[in-house]
Amino acid sequence: RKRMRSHNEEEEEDEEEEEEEEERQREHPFIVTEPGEVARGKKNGLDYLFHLYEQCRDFLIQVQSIAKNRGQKCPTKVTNEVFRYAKKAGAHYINKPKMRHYVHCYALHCLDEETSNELRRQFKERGENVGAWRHACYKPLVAIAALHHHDIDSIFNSHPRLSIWYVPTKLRQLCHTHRNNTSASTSTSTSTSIHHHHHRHHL
Amino acid sequence: RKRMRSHNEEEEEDEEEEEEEEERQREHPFIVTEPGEVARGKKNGLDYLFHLYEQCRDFLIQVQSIAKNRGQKCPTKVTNEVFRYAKKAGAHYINKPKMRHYVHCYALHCLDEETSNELRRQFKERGENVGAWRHACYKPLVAIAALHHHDIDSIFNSHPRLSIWYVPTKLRQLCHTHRNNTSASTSTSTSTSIHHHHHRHHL
DNA sequence: AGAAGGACCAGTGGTCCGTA
DNA sequence: AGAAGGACCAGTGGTCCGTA
Repeated sequence: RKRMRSHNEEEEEDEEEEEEEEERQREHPFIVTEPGEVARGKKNGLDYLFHLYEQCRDFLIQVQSIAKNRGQKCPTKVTNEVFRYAKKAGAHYINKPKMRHYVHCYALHCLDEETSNELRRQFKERGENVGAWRHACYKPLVAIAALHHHDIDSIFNSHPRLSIWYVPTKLRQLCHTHRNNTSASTSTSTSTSIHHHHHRHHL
Repeated sequence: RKRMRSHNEEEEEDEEEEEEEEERQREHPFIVTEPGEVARGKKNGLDYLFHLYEQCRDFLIQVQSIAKNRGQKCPTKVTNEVFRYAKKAGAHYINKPKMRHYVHCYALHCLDEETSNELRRQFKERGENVGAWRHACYKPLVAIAALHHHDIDSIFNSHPRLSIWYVPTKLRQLCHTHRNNTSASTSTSTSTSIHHHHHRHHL
């Protein structure tokens, strides 16, 4: 990556993204914020994080309408092409690794905003870092999936704002493992494990 | 590719595919046959061609159920993985270039079997080769698409047996070109090119 | 230490073109 | 000549790991 033009301090407390900047700063890291709370200092809050997902959706919609007008293949998901389009449109703060990293957090926000908000408040109060909050988002999602036959794909696909995002590998694995662990104590159970019995353990 | 073990004639008029064959013959070329007609000689008929698409569908369904049981991503289309699976399952006569080549012919068969059958009879009668028949399949498909706002994607996606196949590039282009040529003489016309004009058409 | 994101990589969709 | 299909290639989904 390009060298930074200096070390850290040429951009004192006022964070305006300079439109013509040629050596671009990394985005400020996220911190756990309550709903409606704006992060102070060189930090970004979680409302801003979720806003990025809405922006990606807008970019996807633009890419789709361009494709349709040209009679080309029309993406249904946020693809590399969409990330490229976002960058070209000036949204340099959007990138694929970041968006993929927090997809499941956004999913919880979409599917159960009450639970999501409560989790944010708890983790903020405890002073947890973003990584801990992010990790904690998996559990309520697995619980939601369990109510829908552990079918996380259909949950994503049924939600208009979520359906444009790929289901994260780890979330899918967690739902699957939970299904297998649960099925042992269920009457309809063991038929699922007779044949292809691949536990992908983790966590 | 591997050398053939001899030139052509070690497999006289009786075509049984040898299960253990190590040097595999190419499939016999297709000829234009009427519905129900079996090709004679070292040829394959069009009912057989369409049957290959049904076989691919069966392989896809198997791949899907394996993926679901393992909690993995579940393909909705006939992907490379499905072709690999088909080969592993012994269906060496199925390959991607061939299936992609004739997708639109199969599409016409699915969407308007009467028209498809009539076209086959005509081209057989005229003694046309497979390439000519294949080419002729585009036109009725474009006409069908025109009845559905030229949205060939939604036509494919609405049909249970067709939805697993990617829309061929050339068919999509033809539908798009036809839309543009047609819109000039339509009253609602030019608005389609003004801005982002999201037609979400569908059957 | 915790976190953002450039950049890599295995396997994809797409189809060309050497082969028969 | 007409046609079947191995094999290639640009751009994908996925995420690691050198960076700050």
